[in-house]
This record gives sequence, structure tokens and C-alpha cells, in this order.
Amino acid sequence: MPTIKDVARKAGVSVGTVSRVLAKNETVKHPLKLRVQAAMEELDYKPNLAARALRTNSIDVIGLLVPDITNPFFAQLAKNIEMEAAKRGHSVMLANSHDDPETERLQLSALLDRAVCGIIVVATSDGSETKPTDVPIVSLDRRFGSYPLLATDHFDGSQKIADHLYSLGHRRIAYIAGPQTMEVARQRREGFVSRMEALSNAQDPIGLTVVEGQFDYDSGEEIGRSLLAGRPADKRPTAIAAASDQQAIGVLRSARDLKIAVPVELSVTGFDDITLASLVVPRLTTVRQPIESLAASAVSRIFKDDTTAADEAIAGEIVVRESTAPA
Amino acid sequence: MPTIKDVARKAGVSVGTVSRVLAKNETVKHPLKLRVQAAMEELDYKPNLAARALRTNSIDVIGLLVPDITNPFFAQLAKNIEMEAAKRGHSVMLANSHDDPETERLQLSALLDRAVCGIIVVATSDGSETKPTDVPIVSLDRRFGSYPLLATDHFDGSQKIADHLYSLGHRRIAYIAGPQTMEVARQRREGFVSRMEALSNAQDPIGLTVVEGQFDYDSGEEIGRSLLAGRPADKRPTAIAAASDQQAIGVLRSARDLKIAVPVELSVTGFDDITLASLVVPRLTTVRQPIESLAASAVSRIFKDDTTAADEAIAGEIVVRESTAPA
DNA sequence: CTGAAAGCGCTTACAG
DNA sequence: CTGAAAGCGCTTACAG
Repeated sequence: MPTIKDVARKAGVSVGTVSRVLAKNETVKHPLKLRVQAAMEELDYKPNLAARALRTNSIDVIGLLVPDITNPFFAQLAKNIEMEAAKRGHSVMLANSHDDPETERLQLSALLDRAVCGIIVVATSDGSETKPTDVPIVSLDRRFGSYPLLATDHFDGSQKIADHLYSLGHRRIAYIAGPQTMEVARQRREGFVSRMEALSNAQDPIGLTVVEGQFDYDSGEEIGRSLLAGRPADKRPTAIAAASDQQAIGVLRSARDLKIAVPVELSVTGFDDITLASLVVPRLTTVRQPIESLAASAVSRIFKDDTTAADEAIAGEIVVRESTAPA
Repeated sequence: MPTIKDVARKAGVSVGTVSRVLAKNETVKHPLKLRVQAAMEELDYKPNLAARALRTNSIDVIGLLVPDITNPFFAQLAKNIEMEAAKRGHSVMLANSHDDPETERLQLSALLDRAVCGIIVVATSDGSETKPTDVPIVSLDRRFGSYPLLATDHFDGSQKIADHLYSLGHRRIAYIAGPQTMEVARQRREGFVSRMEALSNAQDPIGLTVVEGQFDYDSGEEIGRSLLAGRPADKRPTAIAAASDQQAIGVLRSARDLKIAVPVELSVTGFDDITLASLVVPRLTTVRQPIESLAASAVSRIFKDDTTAADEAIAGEIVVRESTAPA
């Protein structure tokens, strides 16, 4: 492997000069610069990243800490983050916390030891015990410590769902919320409920039922059944909005079991746009998480070295498919 | 950040000695060693990894290059590799090739530049243009260049399926193969077909039909229909073995459309054990890819620095569920 | 068994 | 604008 010294010798300059053209330092005069570049080319010179890291105390690597890369949402995020990082010549170091706060702490400190230039964390713990550091950290999707949070605008997304259902003429509506201990779940609920309340009035009232459950399939199925079973068509909701696709798919199943046709007799909506959402029958109307924007924003935060910056909520898009229809 | 020098001063020894206890070099006498360890503890000393990398020209990081981390199989692999690496105090650098040979080449060389101590690649290209290097490289799942390949024992897995179907009494069987341009597809087919041929004899002959398709859902559905439609029950196969779960799920769908009951009238098997396999109705009998073993084996190859080593085929387990029954 | 010292390949004040 | 030189924090022959 040729070193900067070899290049300097070949180009007939000092290593300092080579280093300066490497750093795209504009102070190097044109003819010299060209000579150096030619020498680098000829030798197929590649800077030794470890040496650079030792000097600068930072490396062109972004750390990414997720609960579990096996979760499709996190995998999508990881992919897009890797692409954004690659655009800037950076690599990404991947770590999983396996939903364990202690592992998360360890992994974070391992990342810090490696002198990465920034860390993106999708939190498992609240991160309250994290020691301050001067490498920029941002939390993605779930809040971590006092670091800025970049997340989908859950409030806005739920409002869009509310508008969609309202404009289809639904006036007897149920909302299946997620566990209200979670910030996401509260925001989604709040967005939906507040919009419905704003839309409702004495002449044209909306009947809204809210039920809290888990974010998963089983919870959706169970609540769906309780909402739909044993009631005449004019006593049950004409639309059920779920706080997650998983729940919505559970509702779909309960409707099928009860022989209630979706979307003819019942409209169903989810949130997230997981892969299954477009595979299920009927395909699910939902809000797509803005994964690319989330990734792009997270990476650019790292580069701005903008540790004090504020939270950012990124709007998702509503994708209307076959599970919703006029009331 | 305290350095090795600070530790040396505090312990009243030379930096060489500190470095030796760091390296678990047993030549350091006990009392000294203890003093050094106490000093490290007290200062919360963490070695500067970049400095170490510069000296040793290698870093405690394994590179992982996959076509697309969004593919659940690769994500599982990544997770297990990360866990194995973590056990040994190593991190993993993640790169995606997005199924593009050129990107793959670039990513590989980026990984090499970072002086990782080994690279695991799930190939996109045949890797024939890879320059030789002295960092150990292994290919996982798909062959890459002349590096050793660790993969599921597709031949063996298919044999297990063949045995399973045979022992259930099936004698009119169809096999849906994958594209025979792919090594995996050939091995799976070969395992199944050769076993069936060995099992068949004049007194108790097996009627075996083999159809080649793509590995995907649509292909399975289409071939399933062609195998099943418009034939009386005694003219169509009593079992269809597919070379992938995706295909098998397609077959399930075609059977449902044709009102052929699985597993009563038809047994169906897949290969891979994707998540969907246990979600589908009826749940699919298949061969589980030995992901943990694959990951463990890949990582340990890197550590053995065993670049010349041979390929390794790791057996998967058959998981019998509800899509198979006696003929 | 331990210390003193060289050196890994860069970057960056400091001169000139 | 460019060069000479110090130094980042380690590891590892080399002595003793």
C-alpha cells in the first residue's frame, strides 16, 4: 500500500502538500495540485483511514443503533441511512440493542469508543442515563435522552386519516389507539380525535368511540370483534381507524369472521404502511411513514453537527387503497 | 480522555507494560498487572482504537456486505452476525450493494480501505473481478469469487422434504424448481429429485413431475394452477413440493381458488421458513434455514483467518406444520 | 519480566 | 503558497 510519503516523493513535493490536496485545501497552486493528483492516480493511493482518525480523532463512519434490524421498519431506515451516508463517503456501523437498555448502553459506548463522527439511535430506553459527549447524536422515531428527535408527524398523519374518513361521509367512527404510555400512540390518537372533534357539529354530529389496545395484530382483532359483533348494521361503526397497520389487519380479520364486507359495510384504516398492508385483502388504506426523509434528515443532522437542534416532525403521506369507501 | 500514558504514570510503570496488560500478555507479573488494572479502572481508561488500528493495520470490525438489508433473510443474518461479532468485542460495518455489481465492488473496496479485519459478503455478482487481498473474506449464502462459501445445505434440506412426503404415502408428486441458472435452485432440485428416484421402485413407483419457475409467489401460483386445474383428483399430484416458501404460498392460493383442500386433498411444502410461512393458512411445512449457524460459522471463519478453507454446507431443519398430511 | 524508543501514516500549526 | 517538523496514542522488537 502506497503512503502519502510515496505520493510526495513521486510528485516531488512535501507530504504536507499532498495532505492539503487530499483535504481539498484550495491554497495549493494549480500546477502542483495536478502533479500530486497524477501521482496519487498512478500509485493508486488510498489514504490510511486509521492514521487520519488518530490525528483528527474522528472517522468517516456513522453509528446506527436500532432495537432490532430484523424489524422491517428499522431495516428500511438502515438502508436509507446507509445510502445517505455513502453519498457523503461515509460508512455505517450497525448495532442492535435487542430492546435491552443495558445492551443499548454498551453498544452506544462501543460506538463512541470507535470514534464515529455521529450516532443515530432508535431508542429502546429513555436514554436518561447517557453521559454527555461531543459527538452529535440524534434520536430517530423514538426519543432518546435529550437529543433531538426526528420522527414521523404522527399527529398530522392521523389528521389526514380523519379527513379522509370524514370526506367519505363516515359519521359513526371508532378509533383503536395504541398504548397511551407511548408518545407515538398519544400523538396519533390526539391527531385523530382532535380533528374529529373539530369536524363534528350539532347539525352533522360525529359519533366517535375510542378504545385503547396494543399495537399488534391480536389486539386489533380482539377490539375489532368487540366493536362489531352482535350489533345491527346501524348500531356499529361504519369506519374503524386503527393506530397501526397491524391492528388494522386484525380488524380486517375480525370483520371477515363476522361476515362484514370491507369496504362496502365497513371502512378500515391503518398507519405505517408496512409491506403486508398492500398484500392483505382488501389492500389497506394507511399513512406511509416518510422513511427516506427521516433517514436523510437524520444523516444531515449529523453533518451539521447540530446537537442543540430542535425536534423535527416529518409528514407522512396518506395512501388510499381498497379498504375505505363511502359510508 | 485518558491515554495509555496517563495510566502508566498513575501505575508507576512504562507505557509498554500497560500495553502488555491490555493485550492480556501473560508475561506481566501479577502485582504490576493489578496496579495497572487499578489505574485503568480509576481513570476509566479506554484504549484509542484508531491508534491501535494504525499500529496493527487492522481494526476490531467485521464488514458485512449484503444485497439489501431490507430482505428479511439478510436482516436476520445481519442480526446474528452482529451478535456473534459482539461476543468477540467486534463491531460490524454494514454495506448494501442494492443488487448492483458496481456498487458491490465499490462497497467492498470501501470496507477494505477501512481496514476491517474480515468481510462477509452475500454476493450479488460472481465476484470474479475481485482483487486478491489479505483480509479474510467469506461468502455467505451466495458464492462470491473464489472465497469459501457458507450456505444452507440445500441438497440435504430437499432430501428431508422428499422423505417427509414419501413417508406420508405420497406417490404422485410434483416439484416446482427455481431458475436453474442459480446454484441454489439446482441443489434444491437435485436433492429432491435424486431422493425420489432412489425411493421409487417397480413395486411401488413414484410419479414425479418437475416444473421450473421463478422463486416468487406469482410463479408458484401460476404453476400450481397448471398442475391442478381441470384434472380429476386421481390424475393430479397429491403433493407439491416447492423450491421456496414464496412459491409454496402461491400454490396454496391456487389450490384455494380451485377449491382443493390443503392438506386433505393436497400436501404442499416450501423451503426457507420465511415469516409468512407460519402466518399463512394452513401454516406451511418447510425447511428452516439455519441462520444462527450460518452467522456463527461465517464469523468464526473470519477469526480463524482461514482464507483457503473449503466451502461448508450447513443442514437446515425440517419444520412440519399443517400443510402436509397423509396422502 | 520490564523499560526506552522507534514508528505506524496522517494533519496542522509554524515559519518563511 | 509550501516545507519541515511535531505529534496523535498506540504496539512491539530490542536491550537488559
